[in-house]
Amino acid sequence: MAGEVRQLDDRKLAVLRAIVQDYVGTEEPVGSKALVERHNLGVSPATVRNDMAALEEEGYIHQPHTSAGRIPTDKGYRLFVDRLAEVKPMSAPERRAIRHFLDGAVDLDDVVARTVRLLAQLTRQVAVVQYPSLTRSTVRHIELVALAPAKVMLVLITNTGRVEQRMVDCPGTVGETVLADLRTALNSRAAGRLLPDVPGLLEELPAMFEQADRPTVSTVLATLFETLAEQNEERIMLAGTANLTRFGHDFPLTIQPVLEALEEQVILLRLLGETNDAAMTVRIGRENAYEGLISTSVVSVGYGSGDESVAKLGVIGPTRMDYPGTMGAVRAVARYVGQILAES
Amino acid sequence: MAGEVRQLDDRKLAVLRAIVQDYVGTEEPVGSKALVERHNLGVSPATVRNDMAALEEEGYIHQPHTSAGRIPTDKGYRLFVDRLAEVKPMSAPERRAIRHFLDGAVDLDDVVARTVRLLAQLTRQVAVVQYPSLTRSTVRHIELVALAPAKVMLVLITNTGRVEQRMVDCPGTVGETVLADLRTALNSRAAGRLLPDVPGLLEELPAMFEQADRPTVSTVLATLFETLAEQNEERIMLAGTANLTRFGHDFPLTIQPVLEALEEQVILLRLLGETNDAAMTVRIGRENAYEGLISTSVVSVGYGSGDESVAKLGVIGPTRMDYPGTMGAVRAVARYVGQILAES
DNA sequence: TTTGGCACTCGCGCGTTCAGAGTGCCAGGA
DNA sequence: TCCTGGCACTCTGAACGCGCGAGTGCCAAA
Repeated sequence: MAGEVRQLDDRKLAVLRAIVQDYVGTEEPVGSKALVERHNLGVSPATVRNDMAALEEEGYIHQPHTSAGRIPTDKGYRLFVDRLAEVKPMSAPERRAIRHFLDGAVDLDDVVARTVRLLAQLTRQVAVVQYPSLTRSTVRHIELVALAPAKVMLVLITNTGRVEQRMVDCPGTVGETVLADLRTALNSRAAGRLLPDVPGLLEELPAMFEQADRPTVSTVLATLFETLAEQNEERIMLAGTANLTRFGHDFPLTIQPVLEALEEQVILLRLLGETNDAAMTVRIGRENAYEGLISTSVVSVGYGSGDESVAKLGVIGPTRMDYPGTMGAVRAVARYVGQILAES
Repeated sequence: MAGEVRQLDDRKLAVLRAIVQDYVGTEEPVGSKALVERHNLGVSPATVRNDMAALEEEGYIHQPHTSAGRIPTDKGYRLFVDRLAEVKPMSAPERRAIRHFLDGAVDLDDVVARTVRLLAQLTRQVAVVQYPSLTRSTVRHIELVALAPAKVMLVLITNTGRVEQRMVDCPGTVGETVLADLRTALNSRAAGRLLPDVPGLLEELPAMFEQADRPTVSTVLATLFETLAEQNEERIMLAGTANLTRFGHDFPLTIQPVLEALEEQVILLRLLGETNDAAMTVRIGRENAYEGLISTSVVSVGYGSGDESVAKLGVIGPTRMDYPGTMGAVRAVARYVGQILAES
């Protein structure tokens, strides 16, 4: 890679940067003359043309047809993001607005809902927020509630405020004392622990109960483990699909597969799953594994209540997007959500 | 109305029915010649033309421009739905598939999620399902969990399987005995009651506790009442937005406002709110209050675990939709969801 | 290495043409 | 009175041709 890039001197990079910026703004192929007019490159159109020819040779830009301007390729955007763009920080008023908007949330659902809407509004694109995953969370409390003689409701509350509940059909009638003992035992061992660690900590629990109660205890534990293991039941919230209509003129062709992809939680989860936890990830065009998203870019990042990231959020937009602005918004929102989660 | 309709003899109604059916199928204005070919009306094109002129005169159909075929108007669809169409029942295999698909659900979230996806698939349109509302539900159980000395989690479980939880910050440390007493008192009075009735039943509860504990009791009750009153926090689930792409060729113009409307939970709730509880409601075109939906129709119906409907579900599609089929699917799905809820 | 000049290439928008579908109307027939 | 076949008319949409202009590549000179 260094070899290729070395061939591009500073001016060629400046030209590429200018092309990306102009194209993102105008949505139209940009020509040499327009370039020198709008950016003071200090050289003539002819010179720019030579540079453009070089850039095209290297595959960073592309012209739809002879006698048309140039358009950045996926590779061009990649170079732009990696070496030419700076994340654009949010302005102070924007930061205040974000903060203020998120502060009003009452529970986890609300936090996620507000976050996703905010992100969609800020970027004017499609926003995706993953619920804090169970894997990295710790147990805050486990509650058992007798609803009927042989029916118990199991409620699991995590430190991120997430609540999971399951019905348990017990093999026989469940005494209130047994339930109380079990509740105490569960909480004393599991509270504060990471969810994936919990099963290991409860292994010898049935042995501590009387023979007659063991089936009940085992059944409850089984349901609990099931709930803990259900990472696949990760939820996602979406907003801003209406922004897809600003995608381009060649409409239905582009929008349909994107809408389809957005409906598939699995695809979205996989998309976010490919995010590096700490660093912001930008996947451009065909870098996205999924077929329907080859003309989109995904900007995503992890967020969390402390140092560790417990879930991810991101934005999906056309490859022709304002990368610095989008990245700035994504980073800022992730940071503030983390703060909110840490406080609650 | 009878006056107007009387002017339309049976053949004219048959012509209207044929026009609606053909137009729904082909998406193209339908002419007199094509009509007699595809439906055996037993008369010549010229006769049909006369009838069409009459129908147009009455405002049931409309021609985009001279020398084009006819298109049904909203009024035409209305007449079709009211008098000419029969709800098309699902076939036995379809019913089995519905049943089977919904049976796999594990909790309320899952039921709703499966329902909405199923409905979107069956109708190939946008489906909307409202979570069982709190208003019509009854209390199954109220649970209080001490998370910290002065922090209590309140969990409300309804007969529809919905779980609401709230944090309560108490004025002082809360004793475990008080909590237990309160829990018992709450459940003995509220269990099985309709949610809106609960506050009235708990009025003199604080008086039954010792002076010192009353602030705590009041605080918990206040939060409970708040939770009960939060009907506005009604949730909705959506699926099938990708089907919007099949709306028409005149794309972005139509799809944008629809997507925007779909993002606004408030609008969707109001839309479903206008549904008659028992009967299926069909709102055609401009009958929908909301501006963005004037070129869509909404088919909705209530569903519930027993006789009473606890929430609503429906489908949003172009006014040019297959009404009999859509209505059949909506009715069938609503019925089966009701059954599932009653069982769990 | 940069620059101005120049010939060349296409896509786009525009006006024109043309065929086909559909209509309204009318006069004749059941 | 109602239906039908015939006929002239209207209008859209596709196809075609044409000219403009933006943009290019190349070359020779600075």
